[in-house]
Amino acid sequence: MSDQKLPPRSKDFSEWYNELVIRSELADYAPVRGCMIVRPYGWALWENIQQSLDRRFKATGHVNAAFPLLIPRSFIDKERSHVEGFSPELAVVTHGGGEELEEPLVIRPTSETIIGYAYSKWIQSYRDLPVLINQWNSVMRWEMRTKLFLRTTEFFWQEGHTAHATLKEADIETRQMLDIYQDFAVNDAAVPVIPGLKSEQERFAGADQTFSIEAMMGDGKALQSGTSHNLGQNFAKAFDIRYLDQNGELQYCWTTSWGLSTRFIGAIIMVHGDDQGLILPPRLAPHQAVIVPIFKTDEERTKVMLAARKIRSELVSSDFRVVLDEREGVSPGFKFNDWEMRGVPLRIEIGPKDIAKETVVLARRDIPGREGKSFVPQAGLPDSVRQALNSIQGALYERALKFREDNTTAPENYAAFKGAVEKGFAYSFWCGSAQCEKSIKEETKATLRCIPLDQTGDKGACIYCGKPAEEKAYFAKAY
RNA sequence: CGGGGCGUGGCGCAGUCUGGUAGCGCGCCUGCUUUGGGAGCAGGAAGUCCCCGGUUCAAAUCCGGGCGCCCCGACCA
Repeated sequence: MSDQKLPPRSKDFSEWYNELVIRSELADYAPVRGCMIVRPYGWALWENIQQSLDRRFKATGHVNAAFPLLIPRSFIDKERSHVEGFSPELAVVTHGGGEELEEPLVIRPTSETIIGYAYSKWIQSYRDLPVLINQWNSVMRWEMRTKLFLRTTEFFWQEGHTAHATLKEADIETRQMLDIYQDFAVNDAAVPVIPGLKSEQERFAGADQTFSIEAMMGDGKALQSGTSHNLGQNFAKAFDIRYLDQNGELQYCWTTSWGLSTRFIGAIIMVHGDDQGLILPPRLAPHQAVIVPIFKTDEERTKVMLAARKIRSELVSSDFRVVLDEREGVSPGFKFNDWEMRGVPLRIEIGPKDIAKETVVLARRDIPGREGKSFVPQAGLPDSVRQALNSIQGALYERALKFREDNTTAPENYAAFKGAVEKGFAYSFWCGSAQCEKSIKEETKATLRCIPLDQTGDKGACIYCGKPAEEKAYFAKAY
């Protein structure tokens, strides 16, 4: 903690982000380059994200399991584009027990290969399908440039891996999981996202199709916030995942994989945060409300603390995540600022004046200053808190959506396109050529984020080459 | 891996040019006064000056060589 202000978000977004992550105690730097220590406050947020997603996975028939951290090097080599995609970023274990290993082991950069190995053993008949397994773990990719949560060498995530009898089923699964990510992002994280298909360039190494949800950060840049891959039969062929169908014929399975990582915490920070610090969506916030007691004399203190504790237990019984700030020696004003920096969505102030009137002050994190404050009776507080939190949850989403809309344009021509991607998203016709995509990237630094699923069916001219185009895509600078 | 910046109590920095008692702010500890928007005063603890070597009576400071971190670019969830 420090009594200095954060660097203003508007002035230096990157610096604001770095300092905020440290100061809010979400995470800290580790002794190994690119790795991060997730501190209890950050982990609590991650746990809420986990529960939120896990509930949805279970509701759609998935089960959790754990696969090993170490993978034989040769496994990675079995799928051609997978090798090409991951080789440069592998961490390799060459020694164990004081001796050089016969075959080097890689620390998993993702688990398609080892899961392919297992599935080939487990699946024999169409009766064994589908297999719907998820695992919560961490993986390691040797990144050149890292940033806490957004891109770390080791990151935490979930990776779902499924196997199906038909392409159709795999396709349904891939899209279903994308929907689940969108539902989570919108309804729990209050982060508006664009679901869409990745271009060939941006596709996962080893996938036939990659879908993603793309979100706009507070500086107008895009963040890929969750991905779902249709792996076709690529891994089934590489690892011999086959089943005997109803006609007694041997068939390769169709597999999928999908993941969402601690990167999403970065999205929450960058979508909702302001100059004061974090603003956490009520559904995911470790503390949904903080009670700050205010008093001068010992007599006041006794009364206020009694009331504050009563309020706390009432709210806890109503299933709110609430914390009472009993710290001594720091002023209420300090506590206000401290909890605002840490993004607690609702503050409940209670002092002698409130005791006399049997009220409390509710202060909304999303509306700074006096305007965000209201006096409410202590009686029926759980209902007032519920209402306030719901309202904040909704307001955060609306604000983020408006920001995205205000910073998304459909440029008329390439000159306007160049300007558009400096500020936010450009939504333009694209002819489908990888060459146009590459040229755009070279000239503007913007990449094709996704081809949204809800195409209007209109036709137009490619923003780059002017040739006939049937699809519109989002382009933006990205994290 | 290229370009830029930086390594000095926990954090942020000054001191380096021009070698000579290691300093400031914040935080931390103790006490008193405070407490409705980042409290005040007094006292106190805390530093291999990134590492190794060299020059010198003397190095945070000069010289040589390493290492690490941050920012900007090429690769990526």
